[in-house]
Amino acid sequence: MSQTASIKDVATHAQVAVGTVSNVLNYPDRVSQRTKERVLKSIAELGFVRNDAARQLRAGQSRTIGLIVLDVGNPFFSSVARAAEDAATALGSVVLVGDSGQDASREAHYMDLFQEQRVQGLLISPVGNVGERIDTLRERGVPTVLVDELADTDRCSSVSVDDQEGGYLAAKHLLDLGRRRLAFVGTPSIRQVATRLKGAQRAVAEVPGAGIEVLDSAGQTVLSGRNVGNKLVERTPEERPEAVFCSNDLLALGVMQSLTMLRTVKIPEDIALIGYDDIDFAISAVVPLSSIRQPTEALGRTAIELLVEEQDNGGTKHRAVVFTPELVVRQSTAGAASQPAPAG
Amino acid sequence: MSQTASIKDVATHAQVAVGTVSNVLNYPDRVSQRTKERVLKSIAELGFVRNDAARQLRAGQSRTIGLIVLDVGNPFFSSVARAAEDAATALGSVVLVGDSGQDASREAHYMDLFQEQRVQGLLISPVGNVGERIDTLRERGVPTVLVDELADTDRCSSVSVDDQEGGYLAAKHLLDLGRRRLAFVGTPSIRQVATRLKGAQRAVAEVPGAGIEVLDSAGQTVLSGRNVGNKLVERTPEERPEAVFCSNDLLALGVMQSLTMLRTVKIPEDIALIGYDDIDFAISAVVPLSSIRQPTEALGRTAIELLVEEQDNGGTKHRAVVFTPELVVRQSTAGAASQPAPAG
DNA sequence: ACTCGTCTTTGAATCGTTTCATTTGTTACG
DNA sequence: CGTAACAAATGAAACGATTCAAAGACGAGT
Repeated sequence: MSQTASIKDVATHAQVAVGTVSNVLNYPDRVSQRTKERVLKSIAELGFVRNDAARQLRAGQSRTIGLIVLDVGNPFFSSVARAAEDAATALGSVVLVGDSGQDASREAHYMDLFQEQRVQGLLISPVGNVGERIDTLRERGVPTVLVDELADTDRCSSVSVDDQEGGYLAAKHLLDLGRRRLAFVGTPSIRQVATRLKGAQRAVAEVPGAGIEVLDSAGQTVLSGRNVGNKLVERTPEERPEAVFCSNDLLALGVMQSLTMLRTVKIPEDIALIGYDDIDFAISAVVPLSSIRQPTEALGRTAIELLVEEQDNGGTKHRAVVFTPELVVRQSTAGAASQPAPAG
Repeated sequence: MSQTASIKDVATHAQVAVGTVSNVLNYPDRVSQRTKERVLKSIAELGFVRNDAARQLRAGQSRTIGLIVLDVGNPFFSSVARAAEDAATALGSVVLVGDSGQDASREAHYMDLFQEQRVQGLLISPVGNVGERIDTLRERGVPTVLVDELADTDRCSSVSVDDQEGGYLAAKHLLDLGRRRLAFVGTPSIRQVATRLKGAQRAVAEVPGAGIEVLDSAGQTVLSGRNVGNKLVERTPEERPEAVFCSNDLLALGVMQSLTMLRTVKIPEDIALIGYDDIDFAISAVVPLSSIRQPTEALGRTAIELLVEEQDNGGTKHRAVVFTPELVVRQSTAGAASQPAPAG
């Protein structure tokens, strides 16, 4: 009992052939009631547990789906991941989550790993240039779905949210408040961030006299936000922007922390602040944070659906599903059209 | 090129035996330079990727460690998980994360799954009664480490934080502020929560005239907290507690949302509020939240270390590592000894 | 030329399943 | 009684890697 029993042990114990035990597990209808009972009893007595490695080896494919996200600590991704897991569980599959931490080499590491595991499919929020890699996987029958990134539909499917629209919504909202000197905080080296910035710039271009300054945060965390916030605090009031748009809520919360630390800057009166993602914590912030909401559950669920679609059509057809983000106004940009004295 | 190449294909292509290819991969020193080069070239040309299932089957064990947490969306667990992953990666292993959602059947599901995968070891924050299950795993050579739960060291190892001490610290702090009518918000059906409550009650018992009311939150999320908070708001000021201790920060943030929604209740003047876990968002709250900090990175890292220890000693010796939590005072309990009029 | 030792390479056996062509058993019908 | 039809059970082959005893190659020493 110290070692794990194999199907062969079960067969011996129940006095049947190994094939019969396998049938009991996989095609119970093919086995007579009596034999089935005897086999099940033996399984219970020996504490037999299927060896998934052997099963996979024979099947040539696993029941595993790989998911690579940029940061599991980010509620946006953990929410997407959870939705994907739930959808996968319903299909009898498991999701393996890898955290690339926005590092191309870690991303590659997880791709290697998943390929060795012969995953059914791959969901990925890419960092590096994974196009060729995806081509190889497709050729080998492993479909890929890009998550939170628009795909070239010649190559693979994708679920994403219209980032340019989100950026536009955010900036437009700030401009509608009467603010003209905006700042964008984020890391434009990340495509989503760059696209949000582009949307914001489009909104700014529509309003004469408006401008947007880009502050690279070198990271997407609360800490990075705090650093940027500290720099803003050091500026003279005239040099400070009238409104700040952060590329995600973590950054915005960090900026908020710095700005509210010294009581000199008031949100939203002096600086209006808006984030992105609308994570659960946004509403609990010092000043409840306005944000751009993304449908995370739908993203995760749809990603799995697209994967199934690809499996069904043999990876020949690809689809890009794009969701629309939504503006959520809270106190950090409330106080209708309160306009500080223009300076400069 | 459409199908994945096997080691046999590589052998044929490089005109060597399969054993040689295997040696190139696993014992490069045993192979001559010339052959090695030829084999590596074939591997590259065919795009060969090891089949992990076959490898595991032969090895009898995987390079996977299972981790079952109560809620991945909870920053406490996602932080522990990340630390565990990092430690595992350093050992060349992978961590498979399962989210039980505090549901015993989902927990059992993941245990089944992990057993089928023949994981190297199991890290688990148990919900249901998993004692026997752990015994079985141990007999089969799969070590288990309880995470955030004290283990019977006859059975397995554990990493945990002294919850009773944490509860004591929190309540003591509230009492030191002069508050006497305390409330505890949480789900005492969860052991950690019950233990924290016990610690709080111990602190209360030390102070004559002090009392603590228990409010079951039926959940550990921001939403559950908001529900409890709404009930508190409905009470007359005299009926409200003078201080609230929540069994985690998410609950506390929810309670805070409800209490601050109507401007009638002030934190900390009317109600002092303290949470548990000290998640990153605690500091960004409407009123920066006091909390009890737990060393999450140390928990995750140590869990893996204990697993390795068990593997080395063949699962014969077990150790229970207990960390000490730390009080973090912020504005939600600041305002030294401000005491509202005693009522009742 | 022969033996010994070292370094390389070989290829069959093995891991635990699933699959499937075959065999065995049972019932029904002419 | 023979046999067709069907149900149930069998067991060898295959999946793709690793392992290891054995064979082969080669040079040095006698």
